[in-house]
Amino acid sequence: MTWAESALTRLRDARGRSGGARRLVVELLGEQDCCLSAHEIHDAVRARGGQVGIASVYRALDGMDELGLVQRIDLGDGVARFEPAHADGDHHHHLVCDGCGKVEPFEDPTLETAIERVADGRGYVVAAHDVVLRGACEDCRDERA
Amino acid sequence: MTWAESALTRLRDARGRSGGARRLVVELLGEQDCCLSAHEIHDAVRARGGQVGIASVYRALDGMDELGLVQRIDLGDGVARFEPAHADGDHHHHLVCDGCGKVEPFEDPTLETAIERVADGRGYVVAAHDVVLRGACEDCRDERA
DNA sequence: GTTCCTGCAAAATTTTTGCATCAGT
DNA sequence: ACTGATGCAAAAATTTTGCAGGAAC
Repeated sequence: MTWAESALTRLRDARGRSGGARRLVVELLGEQDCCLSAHEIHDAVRARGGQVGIASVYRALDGMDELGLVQRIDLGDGVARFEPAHADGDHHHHLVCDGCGKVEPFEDPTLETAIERVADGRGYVVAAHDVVLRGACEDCRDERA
Repeated sequence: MTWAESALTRLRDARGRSGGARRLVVELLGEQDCCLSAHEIHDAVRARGGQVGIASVYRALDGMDELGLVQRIDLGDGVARFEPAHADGDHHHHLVCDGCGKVEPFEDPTLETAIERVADGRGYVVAAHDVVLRGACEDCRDERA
């Protein structure tokens, strides 16, 4: 079962009927492997012919966020981004280049372990975590003064 | 030398003259040990009698962000927060409770080491990094269904 | 005295809400 | 048919910009 299928099922269970806009948003998001802003999702859905309102995009994202189906990510530019949250614990974090704006995903088991230890030590049950590194990528750091 | 003094000096060196609004913002921020939103800073400065415009708060924060004097933090609610960045590498990250909204700072050397290794491995020069853990704190997790 | 900062107000952006209508069950 | 989802438009919230006036140098 793909993420999109499972997400639609869980949304349906939790919220009853499911219209076309929600399905289009979920399907588009399921094809992504890195984060998209609400605006980008709206544009992408409309580009493939869906007559979807921006409000429905936000409503779909809201519902999925509440159910933990998407991860909300803030890269530091004031725009919320979203990406599918995979139930098997497979998730990544982000490196953002201040020079060229490039966003790269990365995974690191050591980081995950460290985060778990911190949460345990504090008595927290962590539902989501988000790590963003900002700096200059390999290409851009040489161009600095 | 306090953070506020050093920040004012560096702002003055980089940007020339320094007016009253900037100083009030810097001084207020220097007294905090965790993050504040622009709105909270504005309110706090006005509460002590400063007739400061919200635009000046943003302008002061912008200038400090460019010089790396403050760390911009996004806790996932769409509001940018800021806190003093200490030059000696002493910085913390944040645990946010979804139940009561409490924000707790934490430090973890293992986490820092893991982040450095990721950045090195990718050829990045990381200027800033931000880790946010969201979940239920010790008090709130028992109240869940 | 010049130049840049400042405060107010208006604009731009991002996100949320209201409402009539449409579609899923 | 009933009920909630949807699209549009308007509102709300956050951040940025323009401008006249004032403060720092």
